Amino acid sequence: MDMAHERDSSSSEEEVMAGDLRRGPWTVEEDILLVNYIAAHGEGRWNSLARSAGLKRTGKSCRLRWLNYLRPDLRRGSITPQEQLLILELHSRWGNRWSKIAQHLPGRTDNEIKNYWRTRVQKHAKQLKCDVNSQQFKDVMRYLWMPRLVERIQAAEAAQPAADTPLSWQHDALYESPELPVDACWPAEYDVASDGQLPNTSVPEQSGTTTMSSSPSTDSGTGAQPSWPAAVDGVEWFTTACDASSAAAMCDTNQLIQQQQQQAPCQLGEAWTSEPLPVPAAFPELGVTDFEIGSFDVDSIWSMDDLWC
DNA sequence: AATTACGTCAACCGCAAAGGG
DNA sequence: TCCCTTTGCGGTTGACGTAAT
Repeated sequence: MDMAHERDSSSSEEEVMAGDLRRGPWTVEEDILLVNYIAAHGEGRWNSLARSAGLKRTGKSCRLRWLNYLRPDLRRGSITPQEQLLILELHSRWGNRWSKIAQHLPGRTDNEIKNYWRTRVQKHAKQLKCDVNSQQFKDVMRYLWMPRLVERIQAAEAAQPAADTPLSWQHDALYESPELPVDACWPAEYDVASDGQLPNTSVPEQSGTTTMSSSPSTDSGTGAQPSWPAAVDGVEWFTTACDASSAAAMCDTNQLIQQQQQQAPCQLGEAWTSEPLPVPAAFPELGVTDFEIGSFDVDSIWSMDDLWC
């Protein structure tokens, strides 16, 4: 791919033309065109949509922009511990089936989950000098990270009872509740005017610069909590660490955690308790036998520094 | 203050499946 | 059945921001 090259070649006007089609970062004007068109006509038939909306983009590009960035029901901010737990579990179950995994994380896109996996999880596998698909790494996840996530979730719930904010909160923020912190849910340039119209603001061209709250600092600080999907059917790690029969009928993360607590240790592994963790035999090879339950960074359960250093 | 290294994520690509004529 | 278009998916890239030196 050659985005940089294309951008460089068009730097004078920040427009990248491939034939008659634009490529590269979306401008605010394009976003507004797309949002308004979809609001009026709905989505689908992306190629004709792109033409009808007056966008010099491929249908593919429009679809991607809508699904990964403009869709009003997107959840913004960094991945919560609950979501991390689900991602780990579902990935262990389905592998790189990002879209399938995303279906169980409301408001999250496959792209986002994929990025998360690659930037966080794979990084730590690399640090451990093991393959992300290796049994060693899976053991680390199962016996160290997942239990820590559960603890974090429990601690958070104990400290602050969950407010079951509907997933439409971003939608509300965009279309109905301008008083909400915009950076927590929507790029500021899309702030809704009093007349309900999306403003035609002039902001930096590159979507990267218009990008909202992707930084960890804006994260879960919004206080919004996802409502979890009704059915996450089955829990894979039980099947590998424990008896497969105990994995049935898992419904959501909270149920998941509750079941963790209720299971007999021999079934779930003592890892799920707050007692000292039984470190699998493979861990000494990884140099993690001295693992201690330390404090995790609020925004990065995956900070291996917290674990090993 | 300048430079380098690193992390994040939006956007691209190619491929395959699905749908329709 | 074939062909073309559309849609969806997973992998990859590179711009950009920030931390480290």
